[in-house]
Amino acid sequence: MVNHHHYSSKERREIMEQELLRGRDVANQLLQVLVHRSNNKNNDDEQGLMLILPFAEDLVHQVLRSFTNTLLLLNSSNNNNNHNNSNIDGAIFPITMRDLSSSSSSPSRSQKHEDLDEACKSFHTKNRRGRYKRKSTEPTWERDNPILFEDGHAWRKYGQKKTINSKFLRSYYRCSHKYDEGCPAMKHVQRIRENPPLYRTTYYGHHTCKNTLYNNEESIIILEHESKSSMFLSFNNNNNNNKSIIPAARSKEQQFSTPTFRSTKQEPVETVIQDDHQSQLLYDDHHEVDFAKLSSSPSPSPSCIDDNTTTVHKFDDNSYYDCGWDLDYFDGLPCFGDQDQFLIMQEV
DNA sequence: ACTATTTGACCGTA
DNA sequence: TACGGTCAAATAGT
Repeated sequence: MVNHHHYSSKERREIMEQELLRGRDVANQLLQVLVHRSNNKNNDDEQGLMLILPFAEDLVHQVLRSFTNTLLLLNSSNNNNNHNNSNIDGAIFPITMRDLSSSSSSPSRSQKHEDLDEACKSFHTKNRRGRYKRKSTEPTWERDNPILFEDGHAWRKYGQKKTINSKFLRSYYRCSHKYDEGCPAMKHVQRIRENPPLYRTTYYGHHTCKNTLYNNEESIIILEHESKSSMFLSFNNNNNNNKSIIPAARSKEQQFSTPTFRSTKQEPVETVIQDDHQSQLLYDDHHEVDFAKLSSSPSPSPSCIDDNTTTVHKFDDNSYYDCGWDLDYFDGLPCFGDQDQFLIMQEV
């Protein structure tokens, strides 16, 4: 279904003209309000001011909206001119000034303004040409892991795609703090092997955001696994009386945008490392996560919880995998040696 | 009501 | 022009 709606240059011109007239109209009203205010200064009390201020504020907003809409339309017509060489679209139109009072006395004025806003909004959401920049094609780094797990950052999924050389979908994520903190980090995740499972995560750019998952007192974090047949639980070892089991595969942005876990390592490392070269040197010592297969392993038992070093995962084929590191993360990479926490996966 | 994810259209690049 | 990265409306989840 194609929802591309093109406005003709004539339509754009009309909308821009009406927007400018609305702006002039409203600015005039604001002027009246201010003049009235200054003429009656001595008689007005605080209450009078309180009545006028919200009204004046609303008028200013309307003026700004008219300017914004007009500028957007003007900008769009210039862009279109560059693309299709139309000799009409790019022109700056002289505005025919109508009588202000005729516009402001119209009974349908308010409805007309809503229509205008709607027209401008629709114009700019429907025509997306040139509205996004493509990321650089150079990945910052790439990691393969046999499980899906949280990497210590809050991510927001924004798309998924079938790729030509794989039967598995690739999922696209951006940092949850892209807009509130301007964090440029992105990643995509794609399963690259069926059994035993293997997932490739490709990272683009470094996090500049402050918010990470592992920096508060919350003791449990749930990590996800695609099969949904297992639990992936993590505990702080100083708080293991209070274990709870929560279903896997919960990866809501909001859940993890509130930090849930303390890490003593992550923040200092993050501030020290400035570029890819440095981080690569650091990771080369630590990032290999080698899941050793356990030939005959029972389900994870409470003793696993007490030894502070065990990560066990049971896959669909009833095989168990163990990873001996204490879990910590930096930019998606598990690191060794955090004594405050350990991790265990448990069958549902 | 609000936020996150899904989904298919849109669009840049090779 | 095909591929795949991104957008945003629709939908799901809380």
